[in-house]
Amino acid sequence: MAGQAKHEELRQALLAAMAGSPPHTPLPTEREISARHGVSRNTVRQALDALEAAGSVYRVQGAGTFVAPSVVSKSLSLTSFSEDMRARDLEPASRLLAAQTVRAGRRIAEQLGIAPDDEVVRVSRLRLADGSPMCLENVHLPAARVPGLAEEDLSGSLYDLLTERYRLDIRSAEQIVRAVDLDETESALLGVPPGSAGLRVRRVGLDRRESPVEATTTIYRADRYDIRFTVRRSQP
Amino acid sequence: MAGQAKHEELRQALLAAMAGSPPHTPLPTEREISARHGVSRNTVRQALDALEAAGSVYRVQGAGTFVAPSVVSKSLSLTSFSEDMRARDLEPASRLLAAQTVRAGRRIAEQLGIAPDDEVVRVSRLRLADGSPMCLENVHLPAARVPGLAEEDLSGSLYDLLTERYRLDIRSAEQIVRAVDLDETESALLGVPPGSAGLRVRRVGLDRRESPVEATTTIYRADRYDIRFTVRRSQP
DNA sequence: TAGTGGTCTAGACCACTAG
DNA sequence: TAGTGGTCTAGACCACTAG
Repeated sequence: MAGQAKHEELRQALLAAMAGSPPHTPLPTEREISARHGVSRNTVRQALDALEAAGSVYRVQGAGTFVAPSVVSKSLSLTSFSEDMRARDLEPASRLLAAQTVRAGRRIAEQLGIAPDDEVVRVSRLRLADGSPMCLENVHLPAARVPGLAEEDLSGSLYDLLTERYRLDIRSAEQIVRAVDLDETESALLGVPPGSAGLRVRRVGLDRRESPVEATTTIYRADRYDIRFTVRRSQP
Repeated sequence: MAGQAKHEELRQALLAAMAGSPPHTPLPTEREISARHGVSRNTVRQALDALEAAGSVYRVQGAGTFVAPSVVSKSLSLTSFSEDMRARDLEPASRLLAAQTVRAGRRIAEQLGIAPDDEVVRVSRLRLADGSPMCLENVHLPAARVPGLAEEDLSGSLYDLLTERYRLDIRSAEQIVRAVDLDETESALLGVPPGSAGLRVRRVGLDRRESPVEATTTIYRADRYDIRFTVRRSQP
């Protein structure tokens, strides 16, 4: 099991040990951690790599490894709406607007790597956070991969249903974020004045072979939602 | 030098070898690459880690490593406006609107970790792509770190100036993306109808010690700009 | 100049895939 | 069941920091 790997156990132990330390506090050296935990230095570095990627520590060659001042955010990861809302301390809920089998059309077909005349199941939902509207979500799935989906209970987590019932495991996603002017229908559903700005996220979900299995467009209320992430300079 | 490391050379060699291969083409096994290039398997894995992070390959345990179908995008990295535009095949340019030393104020002070009464240099620029407006950019820097900046030539790359003249190296940044309704001034400068939506990016630039050195707000035209990136599922 | 993280080696066994 | 990527070891030298 992945959670049992030594580097993963060590990562959790280091994170727990860091709790409460002020920013820029030095961690023990890699060689010290290695000796103290009875693992090789490579394993220590694996654990530190994960902590660095998560924004918990930073490393300076020749100087040491330090507790990062977590001002804002961590790196982005693929989350469901429910996970995302809970991370923001909001209670997620859902109102099903439509679930039907339709022709894919050009754009969706291209995103999913199927033919425009192939069928897709389209699930439209209004997503709520603490009881009031947060976003409009339109999911498209190849009908051939999800037989009978439109007849399922779609008020809960769609991702869980896809994983458990249809063995579709979405491992990563390509996202395109844009600002849009909401149309009348969208404004009304989201409970904001017509013509307000909205944040639109187009997502193509990929399985572990990087093949597209899901195409989703989500439009968020601009006044309630933002996207936070850390970027690093890559070497040129 | 970093560019001379074996894993970096190998990364480039593998990328070159992959060029033109259709998606899902298997790469040689790690052991084969190791033998063929005369490096250890760990070094091979370092090179493949980088290719995986960049979205060039994907790995399936027990099965192999494969050329990724690069449908849309790579992972986000910290880029200057000029780099960003060139990556989109657009020619960047700049019009200086203002450069002055002002009181930080509460929000900027908090972002930069200074006192609200401390001074900051504020540089406002309209950024153009292929000759027409793309975004409005407002950069704030602690005045103590950049003496004389307001008097410099600010029509070119501010990042280059900060690096070369002031030894401020911005290694990473925390960003918050939101959709906003443009006000009249913003619409006029960007050349779009009043009330249009805009994409606002608030960025705090950090040095290699994760200390904030720059606070920037950029407002992009919604019709010309989007943000693309790949997210992966993290283990729970 | 002592001590740090960065790179690298040559092994070994484990978890998983796919015929 | 053969072969793959994932994890792990016990070393070694290099690049860099900071007193």
